[in-house]
Amino acid sequence: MGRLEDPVSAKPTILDVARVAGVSKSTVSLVLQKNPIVSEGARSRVLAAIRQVGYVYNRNAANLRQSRSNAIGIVVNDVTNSFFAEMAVGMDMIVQSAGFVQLMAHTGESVERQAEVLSAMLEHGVSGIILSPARGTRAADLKAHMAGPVPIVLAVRDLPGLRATTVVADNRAGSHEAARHLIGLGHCRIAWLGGFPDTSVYQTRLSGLRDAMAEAGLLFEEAYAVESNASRPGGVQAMGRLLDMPGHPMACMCVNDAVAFGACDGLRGAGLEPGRDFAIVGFDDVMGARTAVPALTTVATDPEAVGRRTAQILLHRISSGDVRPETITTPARLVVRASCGEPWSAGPVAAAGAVPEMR
Amino acid sequence: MGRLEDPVSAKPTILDVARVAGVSKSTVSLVLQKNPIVSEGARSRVLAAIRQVGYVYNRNAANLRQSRSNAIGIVVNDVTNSFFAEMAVGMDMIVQSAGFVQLMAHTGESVERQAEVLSAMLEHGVSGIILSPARGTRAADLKAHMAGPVPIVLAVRDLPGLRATTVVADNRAGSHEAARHLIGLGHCRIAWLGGFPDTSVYQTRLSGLRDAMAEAGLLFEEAYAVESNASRPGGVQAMGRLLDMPGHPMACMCVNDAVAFGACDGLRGAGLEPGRDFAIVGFDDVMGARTAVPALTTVATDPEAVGRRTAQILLHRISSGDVRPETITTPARLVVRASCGEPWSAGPVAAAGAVPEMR
DNA sequence: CTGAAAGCGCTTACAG
DNA sequence: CTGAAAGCGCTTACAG
Repeated sequence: MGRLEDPVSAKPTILDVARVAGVSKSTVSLVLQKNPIVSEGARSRVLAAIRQVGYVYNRNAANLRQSRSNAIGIVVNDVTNSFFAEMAVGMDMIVQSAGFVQLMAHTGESVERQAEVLSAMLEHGVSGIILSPARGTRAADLKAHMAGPVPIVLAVRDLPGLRATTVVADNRAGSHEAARHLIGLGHCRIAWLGGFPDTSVYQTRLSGLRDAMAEAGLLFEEAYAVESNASRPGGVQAMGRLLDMPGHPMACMCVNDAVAFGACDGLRGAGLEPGRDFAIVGFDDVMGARTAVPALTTVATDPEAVGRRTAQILLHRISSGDVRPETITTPARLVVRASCGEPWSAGPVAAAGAVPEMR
Repeated sequence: MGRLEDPVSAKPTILDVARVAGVSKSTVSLVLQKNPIVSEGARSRVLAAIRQVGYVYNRNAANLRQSRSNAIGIVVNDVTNSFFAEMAVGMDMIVQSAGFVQLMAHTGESVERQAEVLSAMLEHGVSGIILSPARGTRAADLKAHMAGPVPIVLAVRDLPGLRATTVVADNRAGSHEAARHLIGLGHCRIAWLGGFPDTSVYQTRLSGLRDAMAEAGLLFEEAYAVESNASRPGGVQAMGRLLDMPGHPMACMCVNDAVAFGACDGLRGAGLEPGRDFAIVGFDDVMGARTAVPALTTVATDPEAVGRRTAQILLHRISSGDVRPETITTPARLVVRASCGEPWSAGPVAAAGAVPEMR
């Protein structure tokens, strides 16, 4: 049978519309731009013609002519991670309401893929880019792009050594608040689980705990800072090592929620119920613990809020031309889902071999 | 201080590159397209000039001239849902390796937003679109777009009445397999929880259960098909109603994983442990139960695989010009995470007032 | 291999 | 309000 030569296969342009409507192509263009200068009669004829010929606006041509773009690029390290997915949704809200379209791409935590994606977006002429950097991104990887004419704002992860505008969560304040919460419940010894001291999250979050304890006249014992991979298995392992220490604390803070997950697993493996027998605090940023572990008390950064804030900042840079690097902080709030005070309570705790806390 | 007049503010074009390299702009264009016809000397001078002036390729201009596009649109109903996020990642893999760039957008389950996003993508001249429809999308909402020249493939959700190519999970087969699994564990009565009979998922999935029971010489009792909203609260409610029925089954299948979540909640509320006291099967498609309820046995459709398959099909349509609507099925496999046989076991089951099963 | 020229689909002054 | 004309940054035959 073969396909017949299709006379309509060439996409209609404003010229076709103009012909059908019986006006000039300037008029069509004016109508498309909703310019009120066009007479109502001409306008409706054009609109009818557009429908009739099945015209679809070629925004790339328009952008080329106007040498501007209505697109903003969002480069996310991992859409699969609900924190970043929700953040992207927040960005979308703002970007959309500002009349831009969002081009979203994801790097899967690959630095090479990130470079490709960034170039692609730049070649496509986006007006600005929000980048949530892939793990392992070095300042040098981004330097060239940061120097270019299109504004790039970093979200969530900061890159030491890069002069860039970055929106990060207020990790120290969140951690501090969580620690005060635990102290308020009566815990005078609190452990720290997971992560490694050479990362900025570890330092910042642990410092919140340290400071809060110091302010309350308590001592943070370094022995109870248990390092591990910042993963769920890491959390299991760290909790195991903590529980092996005689007279260990019955409260801990975890470097992130993956570790908190694992710590809960480890706790249950030892016959303890998190949030009842042992106070445990996580940070909502890796696994979306929000929905998954209802009993877990967490320091939460609202991902949508981060997204909205970041997008606002990018839009501002685009319109103002401002390029001074700046670090912006979004609030982290404590979400208490299980209280676990009375750390001296007997019962399962005692059964697990823990020494009651001293007040 | 004010910003100084920036002499380099105008983005460099191939003309600037040509000037610096001392060649014609045709040559620059040839180099950019990696055309081997250019002499090595000219090529390296051009490459150097590109770096020197900070040239970035304007792909929109190129696309306009060539009247083709290197972009593919992915419209997702909810990136926040890990199933769809992973699906998008699968799509990205294929799209990328085929040399396209992916423009991803999300509709947040809003039909109006979906219409806007689709139009935007079409205006941006994408070569094809993959659409995972927003809940409540009617065939009529998409009819106009489907008739257009750019191929659109639907993913995951099919729209009855729309002549479109759709990639869906093999719900019936998955459901059938799950039912056989429960039967193999010794259950001769199985309940059905959640959803409403006027949806195609409900019908397809329930039919898998019905058929499997019939094949095993068992009777599916309609009284144990408990309708409810396909949500977590709906699941709680449906499970509650089931448990209120005297002599109810100790196994059920749930219309989706949100309901399965709720059913677990309901079970625990009644002092029963899902996967130990009561066999429960969900479908991995709404809430990403994969990670969240480790004890839940599910019928899983690999979201990445769906994404890859869908993208392949779209790419094929783009290159072949084929437009015949077609329904493609991707396999669903049973993921057993908790076995719960011996449905006549006493203990907590009896305590909850359930009558032991008869074999 | 290079240069001059036309054209992709739009917008934008500028006369009428 | 409309038409003719130039130009956005590229590609593409087509002579040289």
